[in-house]
Amino acid sequence: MQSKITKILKAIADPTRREIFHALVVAATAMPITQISGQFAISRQGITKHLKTLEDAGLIQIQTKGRERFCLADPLPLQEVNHWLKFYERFWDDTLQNLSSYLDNKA
Amino acid sequence: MQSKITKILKAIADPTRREIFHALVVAATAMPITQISGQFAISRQGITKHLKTLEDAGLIQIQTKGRERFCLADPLPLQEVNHWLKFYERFWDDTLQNLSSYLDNKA
DNA sequence: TATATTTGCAACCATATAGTTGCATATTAA
DNA sequence: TTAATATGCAACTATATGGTTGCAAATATA
Repeated sequence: MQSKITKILKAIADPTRREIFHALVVAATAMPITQISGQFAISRQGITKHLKTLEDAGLIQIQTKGRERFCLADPLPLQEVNHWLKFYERFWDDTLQNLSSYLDNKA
Repeated sequence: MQSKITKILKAIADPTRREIFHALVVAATAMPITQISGQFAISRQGITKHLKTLEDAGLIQIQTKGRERFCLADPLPLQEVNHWLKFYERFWDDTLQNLSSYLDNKA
């Protein structure tokens, strides 16, 4: 099984999925699948697959209501990516300690 | 062609590539391919492919010296991931404005 | 010079991924 | 009740991905 961080990174590595996710975030409300797929050129089933990947990564939540399935964005898991990045931040942020001082602290 | 951000995200979405990259970062020095591959269970050619992906994403630089090819980590492109994340940060950081205020500003 | 080391290239394999279409089913509306 | 809508499931396709092995070429060492 893939790790959580791997699932999240793979989910956002696809440009179409990033678009879907972003659309859901700015919509700021749950949207049924057909409505989402109406905004994209690919088929509904293609969208459904992407939604599944996003759901597995925890980036969206899906709730069934009647015949519809409402998708809601949940950006919280992106915190994990942010945390992963944190270590490397020192390399582009001059205000942070650089690598050599990290290595010094480790020794 | 894939966008820069897509290349970077795909590069770090693979756990083996994250490991290779991290090893090069903490090594803080250029390492020849054979030396890198010695630290992993997969074949040298497998490593070479991963290095190519990392190089295409700009996350490592490779320099030939004699028969050896020295790989050096370059975390700078991760800044792009950081920038992409920035927009969603408000959802996990309470000190930032929330989505509704973003939407208000947009209106 | 002969040998060992480092590497690239090419072919190959299995599986994952991104997409499609067709059809059945459940729910809602006329 | 009949028709329209929203969805899932399954099969299929093409290409990408992560890995392997064998071999040739370039460079360094004995």
